Amino acid sequence: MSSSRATLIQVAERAGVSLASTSRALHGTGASSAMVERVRAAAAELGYSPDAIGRSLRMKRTFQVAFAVADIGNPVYVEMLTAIHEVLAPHGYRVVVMSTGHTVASTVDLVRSLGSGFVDGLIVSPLRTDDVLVEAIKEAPVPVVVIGRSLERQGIDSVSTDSTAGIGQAVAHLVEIGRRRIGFVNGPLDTTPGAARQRGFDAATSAPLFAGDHAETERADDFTVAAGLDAARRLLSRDPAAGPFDAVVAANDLLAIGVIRAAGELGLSVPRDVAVTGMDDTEIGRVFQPSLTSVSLGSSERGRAAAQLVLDRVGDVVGPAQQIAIGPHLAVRESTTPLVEPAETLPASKEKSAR
Amino acid sequence: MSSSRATLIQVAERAGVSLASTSRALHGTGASSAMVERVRAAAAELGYSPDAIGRSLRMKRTFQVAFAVADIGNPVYVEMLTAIHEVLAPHGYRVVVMSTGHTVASTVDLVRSLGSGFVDGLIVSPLRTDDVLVEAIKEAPVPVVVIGRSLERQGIDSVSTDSTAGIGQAVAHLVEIGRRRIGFVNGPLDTTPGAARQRGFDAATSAPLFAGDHAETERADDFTVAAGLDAARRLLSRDPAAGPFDAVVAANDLLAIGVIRAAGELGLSVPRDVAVTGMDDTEIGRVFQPSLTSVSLGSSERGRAAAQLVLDRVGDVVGPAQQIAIGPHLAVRESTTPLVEPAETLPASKEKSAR
DNA sequence: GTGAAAGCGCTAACAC
DNA sequence: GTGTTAGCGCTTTCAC
Repeated sequence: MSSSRATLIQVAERAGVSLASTSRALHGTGASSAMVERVRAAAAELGYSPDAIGRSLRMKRTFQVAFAVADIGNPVYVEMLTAIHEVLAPHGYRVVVMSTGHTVASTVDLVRSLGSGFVDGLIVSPLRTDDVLVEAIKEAPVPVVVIGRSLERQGIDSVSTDSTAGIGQAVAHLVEIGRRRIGFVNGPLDTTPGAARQRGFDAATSAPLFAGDHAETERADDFTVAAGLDAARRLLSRDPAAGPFDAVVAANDLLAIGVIRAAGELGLSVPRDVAVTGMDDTEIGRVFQPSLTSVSLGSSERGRAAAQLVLDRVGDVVGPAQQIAIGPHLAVRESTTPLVEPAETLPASKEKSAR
Repeated sequence: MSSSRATLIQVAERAGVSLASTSRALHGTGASSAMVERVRAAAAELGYSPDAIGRSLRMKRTFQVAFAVADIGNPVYVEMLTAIHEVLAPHGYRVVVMSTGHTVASTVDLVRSLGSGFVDGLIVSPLRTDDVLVEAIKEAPVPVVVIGRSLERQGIDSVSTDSTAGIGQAVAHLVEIGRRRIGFVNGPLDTTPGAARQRGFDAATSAPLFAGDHAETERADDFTVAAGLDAARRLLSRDPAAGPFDAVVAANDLLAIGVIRAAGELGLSVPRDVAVTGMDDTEIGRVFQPSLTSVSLGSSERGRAAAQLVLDRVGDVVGPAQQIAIGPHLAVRESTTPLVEPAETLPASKEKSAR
């Protein structure tokens, strides 16, 4: 940390030219090459670097975009953040990480704080939404892109996925491999994803294809491993009349890992006794043992799409609200797949890693 | 997204008072309560919210701090980011996420870019360091706190941990539980952590206590699960004359998970045949099966300390370079601990979750 | 306690 | 092609 920085005025003086010429020369717009030469030299000698704040004030652009979620520690949001950063950084945009808090009210506050003009746009993935939040987003002084629910009809740019259908894919896969008594470990129902996934499970298990089979739901307090463990303990010890569960659909990968741990505690083998599916297709699920069959919701893709959308909007692309849908797709792995060589007998507590 | 925002001037006009009084009233400094009342009302009517950029230009403070690492997807850095955000946000500071890139040169560029004055301080955790970078940090126009190597002697604020000693703790633990042929899966040696951890392993395995026992190193290309898997395959198939490895120390948790998967492939049971230790004590290691014995380097604590340090410095706390050391400590879990009830025989491919 | 005015660093009219 | 100047929104002397 050292001496104060040189300003454009000082560069101008040093080069013996006007302030305007200095600015132009540095931007390569309408300046003679002699001028450019001269100014560049002066700037270099002074170690000049343009002040972002002065520039922002004048241009009314901060070259910053905020990304806000409730819990930046969640692997899904980390993937989004990474993708967003990768898209935005090459365009000269910085990414500011913010927290929505866990309530709609705190998210509304966050959106309203955009009034301070510290960013040119916001990408937000709220766990809970209501009319007040929708209104606040529409009133926001900078472009806002929502990752989650489709809000196109409300006139809000959004990047969505169909997690309802995603849960359907998981159930279909389990039915296909012959599972008939399926449990569902969901997160809080008052969240957007919780509600959507419940609809997906209810729809899939009341479809004709599923007729006569058994389905039950247990709700976890949160979308975490610990909450999943607790919920799965409750679910798996229910032991319904139809017979023990032979599969569990979890509303995300963290819950699924909790489910697998609970199964282990109860002496159940995954996938033999009980098959388990997750959702989000996170790194942690891919490397887990057994590796997790999971419905990908394209976190990186959604992040990239949202970043591109916000980039268009801050670049003054006008037009009706955009809606980008990323289709869910199932990645089948060990947690639902019988071992490839069933003939081979494994010694106790030995783990087979199919690949 | 809607109409343009109100400015302080407009509030002043509306309240029928001067600009200066308006500013003072809004900050509660030296204004009569009548004035405050009046100005507040006007501000409310106009939905005024102060412009962060104008404020920054005048105050020469952005209320932003940058956090830069090579890979924001790494769980360790996510933990640091979370902790940093938690400390800084209540003080009104925003966190800007940046990338150091993978080379020292790109990190130097990043540090030099601070010249643009878009943040009041930087917290950086570089994988590689050299004299040029140290010099750039010392020349930086804003306070910089380094998480990683101790750079106190170079006059740079830093938050460090002793991963060399940490590896020593892992080796000591393995020796204590009777392991004698220990492999080490390290990451790249030209990184600061890679070098430190290698020193730790070499020191621990050449200590008198270890005399006569066997130690070998295999190097992974990166600190990731995939690289750990590759390296562990090579290591475990070496089969040294002294006999097969009965333990593997991994330089971080991700590598350790790769090691456990490799062990599984080779039909080795963890911890029975081979005990495995990780480092960083990440969530992913804690929930893995078997849960991972790991050397905690206090990621959250280091993040918090760095944030506090940068907060002091931007608050004009002067004084000699600070050096905060966070001691490593071992968390023993299933990957090195024999099952609690060795008498109980488990059926094949059944997993026991001790707790 | 209040008002007038300067100026933070920069870009973009606007004149020449 | 270059120079002069205004002004982005704010805080803070400085006079009263």
